[in-house]
Amino acid sequence: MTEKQFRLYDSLSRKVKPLITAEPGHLRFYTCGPTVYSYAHIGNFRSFLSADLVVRTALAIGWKVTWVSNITDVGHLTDDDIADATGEDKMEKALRSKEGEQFHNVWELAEYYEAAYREDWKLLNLVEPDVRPKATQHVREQILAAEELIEKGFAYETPTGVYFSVDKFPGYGKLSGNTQESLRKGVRDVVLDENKKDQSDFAIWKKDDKHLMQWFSPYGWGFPGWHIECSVMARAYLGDTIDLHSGGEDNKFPHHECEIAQSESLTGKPFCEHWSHTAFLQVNGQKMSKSLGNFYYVRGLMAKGADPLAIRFALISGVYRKNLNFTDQGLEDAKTNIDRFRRADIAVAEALESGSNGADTVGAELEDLYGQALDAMLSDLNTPIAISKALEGAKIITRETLSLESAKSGERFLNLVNDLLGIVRHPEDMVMVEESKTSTADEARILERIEARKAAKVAKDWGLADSIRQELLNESIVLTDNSDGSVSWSST
RNA sequence: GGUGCCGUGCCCAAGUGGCCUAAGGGGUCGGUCUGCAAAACCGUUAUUCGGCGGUUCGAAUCCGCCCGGCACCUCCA
Repeated sequence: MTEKQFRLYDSLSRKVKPLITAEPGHLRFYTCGPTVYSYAHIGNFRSFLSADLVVRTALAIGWKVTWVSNITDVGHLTDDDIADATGEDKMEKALRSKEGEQFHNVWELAEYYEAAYREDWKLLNLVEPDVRPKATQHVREQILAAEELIEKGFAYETPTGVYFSVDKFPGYGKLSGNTQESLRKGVRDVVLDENKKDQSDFAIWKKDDKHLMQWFSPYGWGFPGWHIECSVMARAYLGDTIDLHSGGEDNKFPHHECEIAQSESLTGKPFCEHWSHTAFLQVNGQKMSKSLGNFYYVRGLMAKGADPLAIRFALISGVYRKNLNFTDQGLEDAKTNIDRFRRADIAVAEALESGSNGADTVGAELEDLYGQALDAMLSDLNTPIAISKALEGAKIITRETLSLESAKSGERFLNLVNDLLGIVRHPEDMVMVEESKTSTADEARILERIEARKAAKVAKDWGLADSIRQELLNESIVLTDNSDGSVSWSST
């Protein structure tokens, strides 16, 4: 087997280049996870989905993947806290909000939203990471890192905390382009902290004995800075130098810039060889923002009847490096496509049961299409191309009357496509065990009506047949006459 | 004010110097099938890529200006 190259845009060198792993065939990958102070919205999931697709693509070419995706369960601050820590803590703020009333404390709140996040993760059919470390489980290492950075002269203590001295790290700004010079040029209201040596210095530890989550450190009571958590966790699970690090485009600066500065100062080695950032999702042409109140959540969309796989499909239907516009129409389009895969899946299952003898008429073509889909993914995750190839394959499967041999090829194709893109079916069939809103009594009545309509059809009483169909339609029950004369129904 | 990204048919969205007289999906319209529907299948739908100039034998793709949208600029994926 020839070695496949996985080409991926690298935000650091600003070009598409092969993803190189330190250990051949083993990708060590870190993804910045959410702060669990609220439900993760579909914008969050868009960036997690990019990471998921990287993992799936790597697995598809036979790589081993060690994937770490953290959970930020320390609140940090909502506002600029440079001066005096008046910025509110996100978790504390959430606790005081209306939704927060149900929780006794921040820990409970974090636990609740973490569980919700994991549920949504599964619903959208993302691959499970190997490790999901939590910031609060690694506070000790974060304190040790702070001490070591002070010892090595990269950080210093002030009355308000421990700060990283940006001037000590010449490469600061290489990822985001926000070098010291360009930062100084930008005129912006910045709260001044006269204790800091440079206004660009960032917090590794915040002193605060009023904080709802606090730990004791050599600097007294307080809590760790946001950036140090990822530096520490990446190192703990993946080593000093990792192959790939991903996150949303907003993470690039300051978060990832600061991670690089801290980690490389700590180890003296390159922190990460390849950086990947996902562009923001827009909703109905607008930015998702609190002020516009247009946040979409997985559970909210599902409550309105959305199929989670369709949500997934809609979120990966554009290339990850460009803004994608999420609309209701887009979700409907996605649903139509997901149904195509489902039908192909069913056609294959049926043909595997009762397929006729005969040659495999689709195998070669399907194999070719899968190859093209995989190539598209290997080419900087070109999901639109990959999806179009997958759809072509599904079309071929549904079009033909499948022989047993063809069905086997179809099954192989759909399995491969599902492994690569996750849009054919859920692994555990957890999908909608259709909480049948219809009771068995209802069901008996519906079946009785269907029989009545059949009788009317035999009698060629089309008026009666149609009125029965309409009657059921009024109850949101759709009848479908199949080509073999049977009738199926579904409630919408 | 600084930095970066983007603008493709009715909608979503690939393509980033010649294989583009521009993928794929949705929708539309026409057809096959079916009592009629639905589904499925076949065909149709951009001489054109925000505007204006320029470079080139050749541009949606490169350059300039303009218009429009987005992101980051110290803790929002």
